[in-house]
Amino acid sequence: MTGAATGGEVDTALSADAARPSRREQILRAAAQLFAERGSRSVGVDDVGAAVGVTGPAIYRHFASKDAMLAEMLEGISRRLLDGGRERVAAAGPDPVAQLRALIAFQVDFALDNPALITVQDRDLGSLSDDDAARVRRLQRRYVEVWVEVLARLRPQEGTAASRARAHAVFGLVNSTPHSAGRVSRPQMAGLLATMAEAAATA
Amino acid sequence: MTGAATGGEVDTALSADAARPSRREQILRAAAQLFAERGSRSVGVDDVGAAVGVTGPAIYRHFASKDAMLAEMLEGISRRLLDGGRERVAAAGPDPVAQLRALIAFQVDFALDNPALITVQDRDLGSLSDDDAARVRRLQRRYVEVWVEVLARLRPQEGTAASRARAHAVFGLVNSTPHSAGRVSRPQMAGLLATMAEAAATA
DNA sequence: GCCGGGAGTGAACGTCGGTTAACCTCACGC
DNA sequence: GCGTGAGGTTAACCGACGTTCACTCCCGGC
Repeated sequence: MTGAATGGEVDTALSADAARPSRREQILRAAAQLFAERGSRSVGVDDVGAAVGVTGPAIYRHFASKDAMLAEMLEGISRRLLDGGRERVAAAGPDPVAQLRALIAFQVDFALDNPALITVQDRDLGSLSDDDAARVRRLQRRYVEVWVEVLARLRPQEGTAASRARAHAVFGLVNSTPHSAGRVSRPQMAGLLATMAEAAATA
Repeated sequence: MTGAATGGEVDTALSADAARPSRREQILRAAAQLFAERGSRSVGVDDVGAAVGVTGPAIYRHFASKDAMLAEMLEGISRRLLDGGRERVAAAGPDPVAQLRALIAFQVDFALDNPALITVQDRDLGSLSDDDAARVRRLQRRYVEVWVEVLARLRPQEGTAASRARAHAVFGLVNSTPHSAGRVSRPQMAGLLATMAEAAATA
C-alpha cells in the first residue's frame, strides 16, 4: 500500500537530465517546489517525502539532513548560474553588448524555467549553516562578477560599485517572474523582460 | 536585573512618528529587522523580546500572537505603499509621465528607507493565516493597480496583463536594494534606481 | 495611604518537527 | 538457497518554540 510506484510527478522541469530522475533528484525537485511555495522552515520532512510518495524518514536514505538537502539545492542553483553565465559570455564573442544580451537571455530563460528555484535561492539562504551559506554566497558573488565585468566594460566611467548595484537591480527585474506568474505567454514574457532588462542595464 | 530600562535601540528609522515610539512600535520595528535577517519562522518570540529589552512572553501584552504581529506588520507596509502611491499620483497632475516618475521616486525612497520591510514583505507573506494573507494581498493588488493604470496610459497598445508584468518587474528592480546594501551612497543609489526604473518602465 | 491595572517575569505546558532506532523486504551475486 | 545491502516503514526521542499562568512591581488617581 501507499502506492510508492506511481508517485505524483512534479510538473515544472527543473533542468539537467530530465529523463528517469533518480530518487535524489526527485526529492530535490519536489522539495524546491514546496520550499518555494511555503518556505523551507514551514515545510516538514514528511511533506517532502509525501510529495515523492514515501514517508518522511526515508529522506535520510538520500540526504544527511534537511539542511544538507537545502544546501545542495542552493549550491546547485548557484553553480548552474555561474557556469551558464560564463559559457554564454564566452560564446558571445568580444562585443560587450552581445555579451550583455547573452547574459540577459540566459537569466530570463533560467527565471522563466525555474521560478521555484529563483524563489528559494534568495528566500532561504539564511536558513543555511554559516559555512554552507558562505559557500553559496561565494558562488553567487562570482556570478555577479561575470555581470559586473560586462557592465563595467559597457559604461567605463561608472564605478564598479555602481555596476554591481546595477547588476543586482537587473537580477531583481528578471527574477520578478515568480510574482507575475502565468498571465502572459512565455515568449511574450521573455521578450518583455529582455527588453526591460537591456534598457535598465544601459540606461 | 536584566536592565530593562536601557533597551538596545533599533537603528533603522521605519517611518511615521519616529519620536518616542510606543512599546508596540518598538517591537514591530525590532521584529521587522530580525524577520528580514533570518525569516519570521526562524525568529523566536524570545529573540524579538530581547531586541527591545524584555523577555519573550512580554510580547503578549502588546500582541495577541506572533502571527498577529506579522500580520499587522505586513498590512501596515501594504497600506503605506497604497496610500503613498495614490497620494503621489494625485499630486503629480494628469501627465502620465510625471505620474510614473512620482511613483518611481516614491518606491525608490521607500525601498532605500526600509530595506527590512521590503524583505519581509515578500518573504513572509506565506507565513500568514489564510485570511490575513488575503487581506494583505488585496492591498498589494490595489497598489499594483495604481501602477498598472499609469503604465497602461503610457503604452495604450500594450495589454493590461503585460503592464502588470511590467509593474512587477519594476518592483523587482527597485526592491533589489536589500541585496546591494551600502556600497553606493544613498543619493547616487536613488538616482541610479530611478533612471533604471524609468528606462525599464518605458522601454 | 490605598488600590487597580498595565507591564514584565519565570516556570510550566503542549505540540510540532527533525532525527534516530529497530525492523522489514525485496533484488541480486555467489 | 542465501547472505547482503539499498531503500522503506513505524515508533520513539528530544529539543525548540508559541502560549498560558500565577505572581510581582510600579505608578497614577482617589
